[in-house]
Amino acid sequence: MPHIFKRFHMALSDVLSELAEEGALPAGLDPAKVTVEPPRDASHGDISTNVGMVLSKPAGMKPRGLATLVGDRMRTLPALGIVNLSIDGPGFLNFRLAPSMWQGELATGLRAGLAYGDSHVGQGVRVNVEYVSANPTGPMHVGHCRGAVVGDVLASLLAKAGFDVVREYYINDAGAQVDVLARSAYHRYREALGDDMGAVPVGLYPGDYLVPLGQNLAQQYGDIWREADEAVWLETIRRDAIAAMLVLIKEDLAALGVRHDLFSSERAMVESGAVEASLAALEARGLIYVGVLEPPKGKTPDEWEPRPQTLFRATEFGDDVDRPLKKSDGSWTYFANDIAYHYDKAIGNPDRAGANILINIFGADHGGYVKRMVAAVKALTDGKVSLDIKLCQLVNLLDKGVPVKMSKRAGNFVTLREVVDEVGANAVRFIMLTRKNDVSLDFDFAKVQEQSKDNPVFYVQYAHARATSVMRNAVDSLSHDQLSPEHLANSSLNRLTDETELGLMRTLASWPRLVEAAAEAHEPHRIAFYLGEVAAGFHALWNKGRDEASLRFILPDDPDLTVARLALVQGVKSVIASGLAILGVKPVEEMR
RNA sequence: GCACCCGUAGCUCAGCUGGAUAGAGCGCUGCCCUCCGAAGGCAGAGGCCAGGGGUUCGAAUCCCUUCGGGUGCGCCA
Repeated sequence: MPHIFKRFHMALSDVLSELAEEGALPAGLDPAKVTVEPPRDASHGDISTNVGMVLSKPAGMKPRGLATLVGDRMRTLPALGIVNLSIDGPGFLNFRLAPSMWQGELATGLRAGLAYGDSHVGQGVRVNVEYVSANPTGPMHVGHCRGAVVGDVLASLLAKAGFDVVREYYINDAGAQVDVLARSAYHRYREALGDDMGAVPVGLYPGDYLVPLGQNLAQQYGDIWREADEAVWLETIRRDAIAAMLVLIKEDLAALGVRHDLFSSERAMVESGAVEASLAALEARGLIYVGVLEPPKGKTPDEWEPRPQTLFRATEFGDDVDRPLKKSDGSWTYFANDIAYHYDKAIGNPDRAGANILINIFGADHGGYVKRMVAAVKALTDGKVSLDIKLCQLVNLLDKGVPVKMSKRAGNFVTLREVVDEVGANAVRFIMLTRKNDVSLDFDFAKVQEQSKDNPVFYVQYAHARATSVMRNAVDSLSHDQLSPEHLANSSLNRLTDETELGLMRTLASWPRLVEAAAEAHEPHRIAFYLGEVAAGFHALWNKGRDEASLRFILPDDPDLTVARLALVQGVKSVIASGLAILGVKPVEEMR
């Protein structure tokens, strides 16, 4: 069954067509723009709709008149449980619902368990989410952390909303940096052979993580390359080095709990001829030409000189300038390869299902790249496939409020692994979603491990632990069977009438709606914020029970009400667990 | 010079794709443990949503513009 707000929206649509058939309203009123949502201020009721304002013009009626007409008809539908309605402000139609509606929704949630909030809004829509895509030149560092979590959680969120999701990692194994990797590995290989190589030359990767690779190469190939020219060993060592780096990266991802369905290789794609194929598609649309670009104003590069280039007409699709596809040596630019890659993901590869929506998670330093890529996808798919690029801002590492010093030159940059080992994947994942992706966020080692409400991870986990604790205590007086979700769902939920209880039930009931909205907006952080709200509501109810004994969960002289209260506690526990599941965070049973 | 992101309480940030009297945490002030976990909760003070124009029934949200911060700007990926 659809969630409560959707049921109201459907009923509202039906009422509109009914009234149109009766001639009370013109035909063809579009309910799509009408919102049905909880009002910000609870004093306005339980459910609010702007139907009066949005449709007043096409209906040829005043907002309040239209709202009254629609509201009176909806009130006659018993399934909606409307006990009162009012027309407020400029024409809001506000409904007050019978408590049984919220109690019923709680029962629905209990029966669904972790599946509560699952939705079909994404049914039949294929989404490709590309995230991490760190260069395969070494282990991951903290900078990769945020994008990895945001992408992973967004993918889970979309899956919960019913989208058909592919999680993808793009291996940048075709550029100059993997040649540098190969040379760096060769240096370690010679060291492993016992040759005195001196310090790692500037320009190569100095990290110790290449030492074991050098030893493996020495062991596997012996000294066959000791005196050999680079051309002889480059390809083999590069291949082996990339494979070794991917092993490191996959270990790091696993430690963070991030997974991908697909690792696709840039090199393999290029070698398959995909670049030529995608550019042919652009060529066929007349979108490629040879021309000369203007130098950027105010910041002319030193070596700038006018030069004819092969260009893509990105300006026809909203970009600021047309973009080059070929380097001066004749090879493809990164952009050309990326065009091919996106074409591949969307419609150009018969071996893929083809995505309707492409999502990329990038660092904010790639902001300048967004317009041209969106333009390319629009051009290649004739606007049928959308590309949404989420840019993640920096994470500031702190310890007790003091910035953690990092210097890549000194080699003491912080790895992803160090952070995960220090505070745990659960805390890292949660904190990464406590900000919208496009604002920078502070990550304080001390704070994320603190056991206080300063720490949002703790605050939510504590609520879950408290709920678990109540259920544990209840076992003393009740059987496990009495505490089963089905039994709880069938309990006397109509006895849950305190305003704090009803408020918490309303919050829980908005979970399915929140999942859909967050998924459609591609905003996973909303899950974390919502869980904070649920936790706050539960903590408040808990403390109210300290002040008023009649509101305590376990009441020895009223087993009937006790079971109903436990149903609410279980509902809280279940929704928190359901939300944490999307975040990939393990709910804790007790704090230690 | 141009593009993109950000600017909301003293601080850190939400604000449900345009809704009603703009919210939360920290900090500040004052309360709540004989009681299911006080590792919590309640109440109060605190705002020209950076400034200015516009769009409409209605703007923190959309458009233009100014200011401030960040990121980027042909052969790096």
